[in-house]
Amino acid sequence: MGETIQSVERAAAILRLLASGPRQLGVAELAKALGLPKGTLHGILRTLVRVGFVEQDQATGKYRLGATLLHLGSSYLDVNELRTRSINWADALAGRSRESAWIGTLHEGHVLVIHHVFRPDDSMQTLQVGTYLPTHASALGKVLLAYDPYGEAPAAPLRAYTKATLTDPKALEAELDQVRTRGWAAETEELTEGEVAIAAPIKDARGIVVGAIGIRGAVERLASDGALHMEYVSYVRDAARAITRALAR
Amino acid sequence: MGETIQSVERAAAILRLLASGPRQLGVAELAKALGLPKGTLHGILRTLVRVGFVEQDQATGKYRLGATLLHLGSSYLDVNELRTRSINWADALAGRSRESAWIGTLHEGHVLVIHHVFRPDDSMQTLQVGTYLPTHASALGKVLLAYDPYGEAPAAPLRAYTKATLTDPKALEAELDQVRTRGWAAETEELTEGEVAIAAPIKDARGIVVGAIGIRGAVERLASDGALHMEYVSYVRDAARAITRALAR
DNA sequence: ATCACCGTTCGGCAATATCGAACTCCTCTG
DNA sequence: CAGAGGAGTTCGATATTGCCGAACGGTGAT
Repeated sequence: MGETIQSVERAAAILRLLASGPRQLGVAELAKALGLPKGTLHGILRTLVRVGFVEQDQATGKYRLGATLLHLGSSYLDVNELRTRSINWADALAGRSRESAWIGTLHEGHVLVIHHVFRPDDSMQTLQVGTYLPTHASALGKVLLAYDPYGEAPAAPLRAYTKATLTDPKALEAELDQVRTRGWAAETEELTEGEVAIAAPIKDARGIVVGAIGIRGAVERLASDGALHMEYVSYVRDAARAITRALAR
Repeated sequence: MGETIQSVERAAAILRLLASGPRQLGVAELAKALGLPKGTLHGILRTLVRVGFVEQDQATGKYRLGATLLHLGSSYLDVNELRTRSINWADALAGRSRESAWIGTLHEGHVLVIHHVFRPDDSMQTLQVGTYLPTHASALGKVLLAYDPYGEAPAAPLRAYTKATLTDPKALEAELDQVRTRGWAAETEELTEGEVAIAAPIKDARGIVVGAIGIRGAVERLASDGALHMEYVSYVRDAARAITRALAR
C-alpha cells in the first residue's frame, strides 16, 4: 500500500486521542501528545469542528468528540453484515437462555461489541455496543483469538481484572488449544467477579471465523454447582451454527 | 472562523456519503457524487482505510464504513454530559411509565437519539441510539424546535410519515406555540401508526434547552379513550425537571 | 500586579496533496 | 471468443495547499 494523506491521518489521530479518555483535551495537550505545533493542530481541529466530528467547550475552549460520530457509528451497524444477519438469533438466544446475549468481532486487538441483547426481565442495564472487551479475559475474545487466521497473540502483559484472569501467556495458549478442540469457550469470573460467559465462533461462507456470539450472566445461574451447566453451552453453539449457516448462503 | 483543511473536509464528506445509505460505494460513484477526480478520492480512501474509518470489500473493491467509527461513536456517549447525567432518570421514567424512554438532542436538523431505554418486560426491541428522528414528526423534535435558541424552521417540505403527520408549516408553528405555552409536547400517530409519544425539555445551567426526554408507546396504553392520559405527561415532566435540576449544579 | 498558560491568528515557505492520464483486471456483450 | 466498457489502482509533474513558529489577546492563579 502506498502513501497516506498526512492531514487526514493526523485528524484520525486526534479523534482517537479524544476518544481514549473521558476528559476533554486542549490544543496544547494534543500538541504535546502528537509532537506537532499548536498552529497545525488548531487548523485540523477547526475543520473537525466544522464537520461536526469534534465539539468545542464554550467555556474552557477545550475539545471533545462530536455528535456526528455517534450517527456515523450507528450507520456502521446498519452496514455491518454480520450484525444484520445475526440480530434475530441473538434475540432468540437471549430468550432461550434468559441471559444477556453478545456478539463481538476482533478489532485492533480487542473484542468490539457489535450487538448486545439485554437479559429478559431486567431492563436496568447499560448498553455495551461499541465498547471493547479484553481478548484474554472474555469468552468472546478467547473464541476470536483461538480462531484468528493471523494468530496474533494479545499484547503482553495480560492485565488481571480479577484473581481468576489468565495472565500467563502459556496458560492462555493452553486455554485457546482447548477452545479449538471443544469448539467453544468459557470464562468464569475472569473479567468481573460473579459473572460467567460462554461463547462460540461464527464463520462466514469461506469458513473463516468473523465473529463470536455468547451469553453472560451470574455465576449462580450459569454454573451453580461449580461446573458450567451444559445446556447453556448448547444454546450458544446452536445459535452460532445457525448464524454460520445463514452467512453461508 | 477561518479556513478549513481541504483534505480533512473531503474525508468527512466521504464518510457522510458512506453513512447515508446501506449500500457500499465505489471510487467512481464517490467521484461523481463529490465532483472530484478518482485519483484524489483514492488517496483519501486509502488513508481512511489505514486508520480503520473505512473498510474495503475484498471481493468487489467497494468501500463501506469501518469498525473504528463504532468505537468512536460509543466514546462520544461517554463524554456527553447530558447523557451521563440523565441515564438514571431515564431508567426511572421507563420503570414508572412502563414504556420505552428516549433522550434526544438537536443535531443538523434532526433529533439525534442519545439514550434509549427499552420498555420493561419487552426486550425484543432494536436499539435506536445514534439514529435520527424527524423534528416535525416526533415529540422530542417538537420540544427541541419549540425551544431552539436559533429558531430555525425545519426544511420544507415536511415529509408525511402517516396521515396524521403535520406537513403544513403553519400547523406546525401553531403546534410549537402550544408546546411553548404548555411546556411539553405530544405526538399521536404522526410518525408511526399506533404509536404515541410525549416529551419535555431539559435545560442546562443557563436555562437553555439542550435536549428533550420522553416516552413512546402504543396508543391503546397512552391514550386509550382518544385523549392522552395525563399521568404519563406528569411522569415525563417530572423526569425532565429532575434532569434540569441535576444539570444546574 | 504579575506571570504563565491557554486558544487563536497570521504570513512566508516548500512540502504536500491534487489531478488526469495511463494501467490492469474483471464482467458483460455481441 | 473478442472486444468494449467500467471497475479500482498507480504514478509523476504541478502549484496549490497546508505546515510551521512566532506573535497576539484573553484568562486565571499566584
